Amino acid sequence: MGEGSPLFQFEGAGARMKFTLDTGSGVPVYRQLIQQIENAAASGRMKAGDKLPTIRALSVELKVNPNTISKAYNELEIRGILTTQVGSGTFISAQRPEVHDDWKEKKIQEAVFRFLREMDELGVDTDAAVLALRNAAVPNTSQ
Amino acid sequence: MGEGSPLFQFEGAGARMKFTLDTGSGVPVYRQLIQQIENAAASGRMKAGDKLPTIRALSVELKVNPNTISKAYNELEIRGILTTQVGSGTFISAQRPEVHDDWKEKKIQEAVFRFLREMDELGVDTDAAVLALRNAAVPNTSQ
Amino acid sequence: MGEGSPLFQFEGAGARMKFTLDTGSGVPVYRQLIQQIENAAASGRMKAGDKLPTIRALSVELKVNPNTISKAYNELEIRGILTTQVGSGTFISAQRPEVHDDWKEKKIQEAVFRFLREMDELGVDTDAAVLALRNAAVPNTSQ
Amino acid sequence: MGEGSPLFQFEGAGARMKFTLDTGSGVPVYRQLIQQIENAAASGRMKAGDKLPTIRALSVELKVNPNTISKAYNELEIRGILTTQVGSGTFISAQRPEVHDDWKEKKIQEAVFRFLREMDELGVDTDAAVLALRNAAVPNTSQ
DNA sequence: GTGGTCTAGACCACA
DNA sequence: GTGGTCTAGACCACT
Repeated sequence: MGEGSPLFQFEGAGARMKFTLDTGSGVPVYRQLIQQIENAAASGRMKAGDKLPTIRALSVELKVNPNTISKAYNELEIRGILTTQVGSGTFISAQRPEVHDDWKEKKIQEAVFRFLREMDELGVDTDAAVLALRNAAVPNTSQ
Repeated sequence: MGEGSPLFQFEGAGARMKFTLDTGSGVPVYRQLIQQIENAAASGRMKAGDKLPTIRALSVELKVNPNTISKAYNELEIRGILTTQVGSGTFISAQRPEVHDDWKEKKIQEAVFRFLREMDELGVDTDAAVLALRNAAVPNTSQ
Repeated sequence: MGEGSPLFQFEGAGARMKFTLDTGSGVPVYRQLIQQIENAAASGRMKAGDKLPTIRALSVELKVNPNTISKAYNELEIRGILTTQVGSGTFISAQRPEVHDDWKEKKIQEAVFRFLREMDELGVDTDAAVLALRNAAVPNTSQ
Repeated sequence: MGEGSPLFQFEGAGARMKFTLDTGSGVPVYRQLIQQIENAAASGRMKAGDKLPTIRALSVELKVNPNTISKAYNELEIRGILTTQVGSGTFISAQRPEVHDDWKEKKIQEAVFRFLREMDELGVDTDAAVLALRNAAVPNTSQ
């Protein structure tokens, strides 16, 4: 494992949320969900009051057990990132604004560090890594 | 990821192998070891015949149970990447040469894809990501 | 072998899998399990999708630690012979069909060679070996 | 392992003793040696007073550590099968004759049973097994 | 002192 | 209740 790592990608039921599960990476599904929702909230892509997909809908789309989705939503509710309103759904909470930028910055640094380490392990220097990044990014960002 | 991710870093006992464990990422320790050894073999940093740290030595350095190291070495042996000689140690196998470059390229693509996805989730565009990369990389590459 | 070799025999929990452990032969338990599951898959007795006994059930039946069963299942998964779905069990993988017959033939040849060598060491010629085989086999084949 | 099982075969230094090591079977080398010498003694191929290869000679031929050979010889001496005469070598002991036949018979039965079980696991019936035996045996026994 | 096998037992992810 | 990860620790095979 860690080899084949099939990447499944689905559009969420909500307007803006998109989930990508990396099975076989060893990272539990519920943590991937938490991370992606946290990131969406931190980046401002999901704003306070935005509605998340229902557990049932997400469960069907991602082919994941409903309990797993539920566990992620619960955890995020405990952390104050989501709010559940029985009967109407699950929403992004009003966020303490100061948290945002530091947190986002920290997460970016972590990701950058992980990526550089991996490139280093593979013997790829920064210039080559940047080149690979730009090549891979062009088709998606079209800028 | 995103929990608190303390990053511990140690120098391996061998001449060339360096291990970095990211506890709290949810990725099992033995998988992190597998990935790093695979990468070292793919990059050519570790060559056929090179000796890996002994299980016990690594276990002490990384503060991890010997069985965990053993599990990683074992899986790599089953995959044909390592060879063990009881009583003398564990070594990089003679690799099928064709595998080398394709494998490395594949691993680079996977890492790039993961990184871009993560940046995208955080609302960071490619230019900003490249900037962050260059900034973080300066201390290592500026020479 | 030849130490005292108590032979314990148990019926597996699944419909088709039967395990026989030869303690005291010096062959590690987990390897015996691997061999028997491989043979069952090679012979077609276990087919793609068939469920194996749960780790805990086998562990109780064979009076062996669950980790030992797990180790066998795990190695077979790495080799692509088994597939595990956490929460539901362990199954025979969809096999590459080409492998089937060659593999079975190879395993038969190996077993025949080992047996002949052993008989030769004991000074038993082929005719006597065949006779012993037929005598021992009667209770099973005479119908 | 248990897959590739390379079978190395060597002629022993003595007149009659022939050793075959099956590395990768999981059976310790010293036990394979013990078994083969026991079998040779039981079958009458080696008789009381016959000389065994020196530890050093065997060690070179089988590419095995001298301590491993030594361990096998020691064990056999403890069991009364070998006798060491310092300065002149290691020899087959005078055997208690009654032991021979029962023991040989028991070992044959064990080997037959193991073989039949393995054939059964592979879905090979007795007739097919006998056929495979005869085919494999013809070139060697020429009878 | 090297790796290998096995046990016992705790805690986690998932259905 | 399913398998997965990890620890602690015993004993063995082999150099």
